[in-house]
Amino acid sequence: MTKSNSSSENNGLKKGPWTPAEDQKLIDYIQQHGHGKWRILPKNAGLKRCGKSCRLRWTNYLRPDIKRGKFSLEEEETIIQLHSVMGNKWSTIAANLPGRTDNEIKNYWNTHIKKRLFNLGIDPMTHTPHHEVLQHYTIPNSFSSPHLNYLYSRFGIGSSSSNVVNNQSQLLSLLTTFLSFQNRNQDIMNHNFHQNQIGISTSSPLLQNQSQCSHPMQLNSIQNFQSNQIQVQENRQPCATSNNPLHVESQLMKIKLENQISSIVAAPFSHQNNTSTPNLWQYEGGYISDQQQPQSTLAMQSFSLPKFNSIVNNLLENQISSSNNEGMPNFNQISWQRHLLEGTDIHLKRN
DNA sequence: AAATTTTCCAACCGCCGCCGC
DNA sequence: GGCGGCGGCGGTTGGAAAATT
Repeated sequence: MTKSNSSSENNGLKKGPWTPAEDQKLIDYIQQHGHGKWRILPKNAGLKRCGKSCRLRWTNYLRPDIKRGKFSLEEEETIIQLHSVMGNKWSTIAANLPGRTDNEIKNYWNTHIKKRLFNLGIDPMTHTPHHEVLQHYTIPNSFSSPHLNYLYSRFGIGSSSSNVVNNQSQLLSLLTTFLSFQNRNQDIMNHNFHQNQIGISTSSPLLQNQSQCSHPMQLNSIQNFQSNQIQVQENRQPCATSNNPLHVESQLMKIKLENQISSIVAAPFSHQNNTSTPNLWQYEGGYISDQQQPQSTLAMQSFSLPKFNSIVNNLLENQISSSNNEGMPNFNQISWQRHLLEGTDIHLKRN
């Protein structure tokens, strides 16, 4: 699990894996003296290592406050959210995950999250759906208002009596919530849900009788999702792709991308001194504090301004490429004007 | 059970920015 | 301002462990 042979040396300095004895020397020294200057530490501690190697060993492995074990769903969600804002700034992301090191997060991203997002049709770098994924999904006529109502109800926005996304804030919220939701579904991708749990299948009463948009399952689903406490029942069963709730939800996402948007409202990330133009924007609750500490990983929907704009633009482009249904607005004809009001909200409105 | 392939992650490397001289 | 030392960061490696054939 090391890069170099344990016996390899360079200028009399050892490289490769650390032995328990070396670890103990380093721990003992730092506990007694602190690390001070890493350059001189190995000599003082009686270690034949370079200072850099000592520092890495301490910060990535021996530090007493390091949390070991599997990443929780909340931690994973935080990583994805923060990565969508700041990219590969592992140390900054690590600062938001107590007990986790940048190296650990970087490894976890590269070996787990990146792959998972990609398999779910999400570009891990842009955090937006693959172009081909959007192309793949078509809108069957059967997906009409009851399903939209279900979606809106489930995510706790909009009105169940309306099948129109009221504004782009809602749209973005739906999208990011959806992506966030997808991320956690690796272990349930190939399973159906009990009908009283989240998700729907094409055999559910909801889809069989589209007029029953107020089916009780919606309430359960909303509560489960909003509390971020997805509980999969023991008696779940494997299902075909067409019955897979994620497949259905992807269809719904496509639908919502094609609904008319009249405006977007997002609040700026406000610094305590509130003096400079913020470069982070939030909407639908949640924010990143000055200490970059997520207040709520589920509710947090913060984006850098470029990212924020890129999301809006991507959405519009997708709408342009996919909006060929009758009655759908011609998004090519839509121009957008941004009213940036420092310290208040940002409004994007159709002209 | 053995061989092969894939996954995982600790550790290394090079680069960069900061700071003191 | 230039230089060198140092610490920190992100990308990458390579071998152990796990999974698959």
